[in-house]
Amino acid sequence: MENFPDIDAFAELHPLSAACREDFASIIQIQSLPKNTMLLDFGKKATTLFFIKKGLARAYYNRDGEEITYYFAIDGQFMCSVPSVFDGRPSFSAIQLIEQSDIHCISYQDFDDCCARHHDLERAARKLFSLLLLLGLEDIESLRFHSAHERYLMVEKRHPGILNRCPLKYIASYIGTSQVSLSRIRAGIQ
Amino acid sequence: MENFPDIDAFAELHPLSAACREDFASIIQIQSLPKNTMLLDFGKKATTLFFIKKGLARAYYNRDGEEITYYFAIDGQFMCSVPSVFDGRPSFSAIQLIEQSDIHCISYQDFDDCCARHHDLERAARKLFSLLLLLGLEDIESLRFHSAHERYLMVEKRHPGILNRCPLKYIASYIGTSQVSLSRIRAGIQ
DNA sequence: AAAATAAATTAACATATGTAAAGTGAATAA
DNA sequence: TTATTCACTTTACATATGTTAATTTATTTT
Repeated sequence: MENFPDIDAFAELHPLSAACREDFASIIQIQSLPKNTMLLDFGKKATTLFFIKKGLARAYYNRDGEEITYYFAIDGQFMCSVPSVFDGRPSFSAIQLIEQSDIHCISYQDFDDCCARHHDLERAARKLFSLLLLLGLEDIESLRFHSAHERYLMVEKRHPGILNRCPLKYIASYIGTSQVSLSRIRAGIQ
Repeated sequence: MENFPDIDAFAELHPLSAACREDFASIIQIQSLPKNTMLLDFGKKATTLFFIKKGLARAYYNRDGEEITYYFAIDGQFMCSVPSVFDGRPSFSAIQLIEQSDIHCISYQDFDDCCARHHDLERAARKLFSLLLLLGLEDIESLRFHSAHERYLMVEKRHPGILNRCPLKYIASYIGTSQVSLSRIRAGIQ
């Protein structure tokens, strides 16, 4: 889920030919966007894979009028609305930049087409999705295994620097607790 | 994660050539195994993808001496230790049959090789893993979104028939609560 | 069928966590 | 700079959930 492979990282999963690299590079769009930019709104169909090259973004949804942040991408990590991109459903979540960010955007359609043209990229992509699955399951595991307190301590490891760059209320919902409980957790640490 | 594509279901994700289907069919092993059979033990490296054609299996791990069931596969669903198969790590979880089952086994190595020989299978597999990722994320979402009560009601939908075929203590840990709380939940429903 | 084991429920109690509200501090906008 | 908004913490209270233990029910085993 994180450390989204740029071309080189893709190539680490499976070697890519020069032709494939060139083709792949041509479908990447680079953008620099200000704080609070919405990369995806609720209900829209997501069509784009984002790579937060430098910056911070969150994905969140609404539960009874309350925002639940369920995913962060920081400095080099990957971000997309998986259910929407891969299943064509309207997105139940929104994606927002928490700070000014430099991002790489890839149309999923372009990516899919590129995979069809290059078996080596298809293979790297399959391995990538195995990896994303793995990381996704670690998230589940984390929710089951660990207390809110433990997860708080883990956030910084998985997203280095985030605690100083992100409102704690986002962190609170991310680790599955209330902002009040998070304050209690933090008070107990010092 | 569930409804593991047999060959036909793979083909639904992307058309497969006759040669590919034949090749794929040759790597599937069919077995009939008794209740309580361990498909995978703790600490072993998992090398096999399982498809529970008819029957019931669970994956579980140990937390402070307590068994936590985190995954079920019933009648036609897929089962494997993702972190171990895709990352080569010793498995932190074990897989056990809850009842006598007919299962299809595929060596991941064979599968990987078969993908290398057939771009169409590779493509279907990539789409499969996108789908598994999707379902995995729904699991996360379910843990965040829903109360133990709601998740109890959902188990039967996702795993039709399971409540009459599986000890409730497994269900309790699966939905992230204690057996006592599950009893209270059930008592409150009638 | 009887005995033994395992599973499920119930009760009693302690505790963690959520909610609501008030207060403090920091950041942003006018 | 001042005013306004937002972020964070703290308190008080209610409640849901876990733990332990006792009891009932179901399932295996001999």
